[in-house]
This record gives sequence, C-alpha cells and structure tokens, in this order.
Amino acid sequence: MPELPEVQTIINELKEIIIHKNIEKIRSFRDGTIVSNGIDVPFGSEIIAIERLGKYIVINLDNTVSLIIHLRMTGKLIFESSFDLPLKHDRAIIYFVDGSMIRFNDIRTFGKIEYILTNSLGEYFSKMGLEPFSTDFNEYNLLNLMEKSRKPIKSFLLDQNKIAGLGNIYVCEILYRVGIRPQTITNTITKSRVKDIIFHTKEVLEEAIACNGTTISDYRRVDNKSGTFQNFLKVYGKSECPRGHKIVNERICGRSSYYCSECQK
DNA sequence: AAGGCAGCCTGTAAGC
DNA sequence: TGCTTACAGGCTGCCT
Repeated sequence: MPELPEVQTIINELKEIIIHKNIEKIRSFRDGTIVSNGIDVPFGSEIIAIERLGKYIVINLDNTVSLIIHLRMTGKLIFESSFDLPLKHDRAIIYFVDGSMIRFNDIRTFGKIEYILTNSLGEYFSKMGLEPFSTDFNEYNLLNLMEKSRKPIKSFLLDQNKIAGLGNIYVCEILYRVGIRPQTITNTITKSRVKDIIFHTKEVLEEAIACNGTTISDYRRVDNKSGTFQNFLKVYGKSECPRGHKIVNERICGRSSYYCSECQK
C-alpha cells in the first residue's frame, strides 16, 4: 500500500526515466480511472517536473496542464521501454512519443489519474497537512494541531489534512518507536512526546525511503521490483516486538492496528 | 465542527 | 472439495 516512502521511491525512479519525455497519448481501459475535468493532454506534451505531495504524484507538463496520480492501495506505475499490450488490471497506459510507456496497473481500481490546470494545484491541495520533511513539520505547528484534536493519535496521524503521507503501516511503526498506544487521545499527549513523534516520523520515513519502501503484497517500484523495508518492521504484521513481548492486533479507527502493550503506554 | 464509519473494489485466505 | 465470509486499506461523503 503506497504511503509516502513508496510514492517517493516511485518519483525518484520516474525522474530518472521520464523527465523531458513527450506524451503521445494516454489511453484508459476502465471508466473512472482517468478524471479529465474537461482538460485535454495534447500530443507531444513534455514532462517538465515530477513531485510528491503527501501520497500524490504530480506531473507537470509544459503546457499549463498537470497530471495528479494517486495509487491508493494497489496502484502501480510500471515503466516499459517499448509499447506492449495492456495486461490484466492495467487501467490506463501513458504512451510516449519515443515508443516507451508507463502502465497504470491497479487491481482494486481505487487509483486515479486526474488532469488539472497547473495553476489550480494550490487550490487542489489547499487542505493538505504538514509535509514530514518540510520545516513546517515542527514542534510548534504539530503541538498546535494536536492540542485541538480529541481523537485517538492513530486517527490523527492517518489524517492527511494534519500530516501528509502517513498510512497504516508507518503509523504503527512510528507509535511503537515513540512508545505511545494508538488509542491515546491526541490532546492528552505531552509536549516532550510531540518532539518524539516528529523525530520518529522522520526517522521511520527516511529508513523506509532508503529501503525503497515496504512491499507487503502489491506495492512495486517502477521496474516492478519490491521494496525491502518489510524486513525491518518492528510491529506491523508481527506477533512479537523486538524485545520479545507479544504484539496486540486490534481494530482501531477501522484499521488493523499492531502495538506492544509493554513498550507502548 | 469534529469525529466516526460505510462504501468503493478484487484477490487471498480462513472457516465450515 | 467447494462455497461463503472476512479482511486488506486510502479517501470521499454522509451522518451525528
């Protein structure tokens, strides 16, 4: 399930491959996957930049149009150096003028490619939360948000309008490292713990990016390879924590939540 | 207004 | 063995 590290990995790899390529056409194989908003991607549109915002991939073209891609749970972007027929679960394909292409493959069809005018990106992402690697993700701003929230910290960290890019796996891992239980009500957490949340959020995300992400089932890199951070998970999907305590698996905030009742209080 | 949750969807695996 | 059911989970939209 692509979260920030997986999306960042895909972007890092795409940058090497598709910057300055010209789009020949984008074909859809399923209604609803491409949301055009009445905007056209003209033949020859050149890709001039690719960036990540939360879990979104934003591709800027040279003609005031941008593509916003969200992979949701099972979306993959797989680069092929030559044109080929669509595979099972390919929902769209971006064909380039040089004969290469990118498959947008998505088993569960929740992913989307949206066309938008570049100058309205700001509005589109206006509610997006703090970027974990920006200077805005600091003690002052986070404490300010947390003081106002009465929901469980798990739900707070998953809220993209608070912090951008975290999903279920990394939230479980962050809370383990911080030593807080997922049920803890956000505005009861002390200031020193807020510091710990910032530190461990960056730490986990950095480590996962260095591993090219976490492949549990569906996530793949642009070359169809897996990430390796699954080998370093301490609680998600585990039955014992690194210190040998039994891990609790409980549904919290509608999500399967893993935590250690010894290490997390 | 903030928070909770069903629904979207398909493949996998457990249960009977 | 084969069918049914639960689960995986990001985000939107509806309800309270």
